[in-house]
Amino acid sequence: MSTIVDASLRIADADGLEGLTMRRLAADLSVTPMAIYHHVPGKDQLLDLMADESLKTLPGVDRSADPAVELRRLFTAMHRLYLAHPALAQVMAQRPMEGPTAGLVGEEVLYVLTAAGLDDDAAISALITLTTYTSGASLYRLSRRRHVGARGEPLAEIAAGTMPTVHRLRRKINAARDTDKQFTDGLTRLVDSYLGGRGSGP
Amino acid sequence: MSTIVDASLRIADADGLEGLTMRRLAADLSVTPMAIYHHVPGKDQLLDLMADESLKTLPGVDRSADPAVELRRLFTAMHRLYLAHPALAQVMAQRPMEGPTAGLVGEEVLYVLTAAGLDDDAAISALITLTTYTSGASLYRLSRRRHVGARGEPLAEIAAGTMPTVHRLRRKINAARDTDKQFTDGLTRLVDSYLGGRGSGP
DNA sequence: ACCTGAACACCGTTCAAGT
DNA sequence: ACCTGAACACCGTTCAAGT
Repeated sequence: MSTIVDASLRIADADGLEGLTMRRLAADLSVTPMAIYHHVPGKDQLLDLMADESLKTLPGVDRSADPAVELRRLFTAMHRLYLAHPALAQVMAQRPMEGPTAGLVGEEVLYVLTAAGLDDDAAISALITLTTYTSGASLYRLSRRRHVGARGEPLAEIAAGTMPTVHRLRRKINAARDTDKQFTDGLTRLVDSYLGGRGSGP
Repeated sequence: MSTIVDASLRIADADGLEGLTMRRLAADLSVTPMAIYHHVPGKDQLLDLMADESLKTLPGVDRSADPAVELRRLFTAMHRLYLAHPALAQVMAQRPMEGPTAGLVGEEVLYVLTAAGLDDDAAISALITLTTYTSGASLYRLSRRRHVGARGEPLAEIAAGTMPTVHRLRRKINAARDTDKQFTDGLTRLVDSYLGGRGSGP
């Protein structure tokens, strides 16, 4: 059954989520499409299993190290994981990640946050905000990569009269869009905000 | 042609993005599936047109008002727009929004940020961070709504031993997940961070 | 310029049957 | 317990033909 999940991840990495069909998966496993349904209830559950499996590659946190550093490390790793496996990010955008591994990651984050002095409500809020920011930023970068040049250069034909600032900054905007620096900037601001400025140094 | 876009939005609101097929759209317009292809190049371009059309309902910003208030107002409106039209959020997660209306929204935000004293790079960074946070938070709430109870209560069966904090806070986590308060908290932190604490009062 | 009919190359999944 | 064959009810899109 983890043979099925592994093959699915291989296909999704190679040909994207739209390349992953039950029929293609069956062919790769030299089996009839229907054989898969005896191991997995359906395609949706297969996607859940794939997502949870991917999360296992995330690093654990060092509970004795600086909380701000550890949080930035973990969510940067999550961001990189999404960028490396676009299908995972797409699945997570559609379906909530509620598998066991997602739970373990949440446990790590909540531990760090409460150990840093946040009360329960603040820790939960920080966990959700950091998670949603990371997924939003990842999807943003991925969507731009996927459709690069697909619709011409739309911002090039903008009316300078109606959007002068966008027109003036066009080049800079496009340069900033798909950079680690952009992601790190937002992440750092959120981490600093929740940890109250403490812990950004050693 | 905007008849086609309007009908598409109606279908997507009623039956979700997966209910919007070229054949269903054609049937609603009392026309053959192929007739649509004489007005729109394909389904992907139709989705782009739908997304841009939806953005037109966003409010403009008051350029003489408090920047922090105006930014919170605009991104809260964007969040509500996504929640009201889940298909729009799904489209935006898959394809970058580069239509004319998206450009106008960006223009508004960049104006407010630069008028508040941010330099070009900081304004661009803030625009992207606020946009990606809003979309990530919206998708998170929507994905949980869509699959509520679809896979049982996964967090209920967690091992208290391996994730004690998640286990202890289970109820609070689930309660916080789909609330405006959660979104507003992260948004306020980002806005305050970029505007340097100024402007949160009158 | 605008629409139609028929077809192509796909999907996920059900159902009955085989070993 | 595990797999197969054939079919159902769909997709988006191409192509040639009609008005």
